[in-house]
Amino acid sequence: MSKLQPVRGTRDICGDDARRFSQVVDIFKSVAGRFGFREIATPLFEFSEVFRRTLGETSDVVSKEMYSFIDRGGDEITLRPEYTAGIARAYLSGGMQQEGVVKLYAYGPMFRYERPQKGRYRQFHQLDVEILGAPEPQADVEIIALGQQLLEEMGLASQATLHLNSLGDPESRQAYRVALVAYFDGNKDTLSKDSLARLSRNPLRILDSKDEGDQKLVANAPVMVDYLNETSRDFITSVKRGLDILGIEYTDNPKLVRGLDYYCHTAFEFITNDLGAQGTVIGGGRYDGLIEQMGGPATAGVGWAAGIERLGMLLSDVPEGPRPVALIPLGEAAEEKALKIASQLRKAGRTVDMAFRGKLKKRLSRANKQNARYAIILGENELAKGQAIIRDLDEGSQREVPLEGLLAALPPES
RNA sequence: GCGGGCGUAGCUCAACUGGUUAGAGCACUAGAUUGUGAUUCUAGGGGUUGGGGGUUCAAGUCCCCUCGCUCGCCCCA
Repeated sequence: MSKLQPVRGTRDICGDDARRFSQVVDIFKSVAGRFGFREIATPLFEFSEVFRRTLGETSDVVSKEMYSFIDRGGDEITLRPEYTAGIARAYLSGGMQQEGVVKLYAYGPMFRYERPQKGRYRQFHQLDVEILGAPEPQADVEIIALGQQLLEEMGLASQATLHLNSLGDPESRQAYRVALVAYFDGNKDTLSKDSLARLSRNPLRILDSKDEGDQKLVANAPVMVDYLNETSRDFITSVKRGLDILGIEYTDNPKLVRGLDYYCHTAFEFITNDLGAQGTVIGGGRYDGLIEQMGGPATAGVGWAAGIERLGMLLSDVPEGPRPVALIPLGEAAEEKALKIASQLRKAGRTVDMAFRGKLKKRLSRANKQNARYAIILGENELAKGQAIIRDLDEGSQREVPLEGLLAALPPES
């Protein structure tokens, strides 16, 4: 293969892919807007510290997946591997604490150095929503409802299931962690080697291990619910009540553990079976400790991220845009006249395609490829009479109309 | 980082146990039609069989290395 190929894990988004992509983004912007979220666009890169501090040194993202480099000024920079840290940073840099509760949405590319596979790329794209400054469980409910609404409007609600868990507040989580480590420590010899590594790094992860032996151990392991203190229990109960009121169905999944350190209380994922090994289509939760960890004041936060590619792959066929009108001038005088006509039609809202060169035959052929419904043929003979031909490419019929009445004579866009 | 599968024309794929000049469909270009597309017919262009090395009288086919793609593990969206 030549070197003229995209870097591994990146790809060009064109044609059908592009339509799917913008379909996802368009619906997202519409839904987020109706929930009262404002758009924010944060930089594609941040000081590496921003991600290291918030995601945790031991997380996979930080330890092996970051695209980092030293810039010319000697600063260590990282291409963003996720949204939340950057948005939290923007919240602090922009003094948004002053504004009380802040609801933000964003979408754009993310970068992680991983082995690509179905639904996973090194440059991929996410939708993201965050509510900052709201410790209330109602915020969790709203954020989940937004995800549900998004899936419904994309026609994917039936393909995804909402999985819900509580990680508890820091106190509960810590207590559970201790109990869990003690339990698995006592069964070290039966643990898989992957899980052995997880034991010291992120013991909660053992819960969703795919190893059969691990799963047998997990079946008898201590359960998070038993370690939730009253505050934590009340919190998740309120969230569930909200979901019930909205009629949003969920599955309790005590094994649902998010990979990043900063999550607490609510953790949730919308999961599908239609994407191979990458089932998570929307994933998020609450991260009350993050902003403080970053050096700001204690600030609550809850949000989710969704994979645009993954959502796009689930979409059924996305229709093409409006069928253009092909404008076909023949001869120099007609070229100039056509230039004006094209402009007028476009100002009137019509989709117009005009080739830059070619004989009639060539141009009609192009019109056909562009999926044009009508062609306007402006030849020397017609021009002399002040007329043009409107040809219906589906029917194969055509008629002459006066140039003045062209727009009116053109059937509406289909 | 680890494991499986696969690399033949722009795309989708053929080529019997190794055997002559690597084929087809789609796409592209031109002509049949000097001002009529899509349909039809005819002709044409396009390949160092991913790259390198080896075995053999002979390699797209067998062996080794390498690059790439793909699916999975880890982890995540």
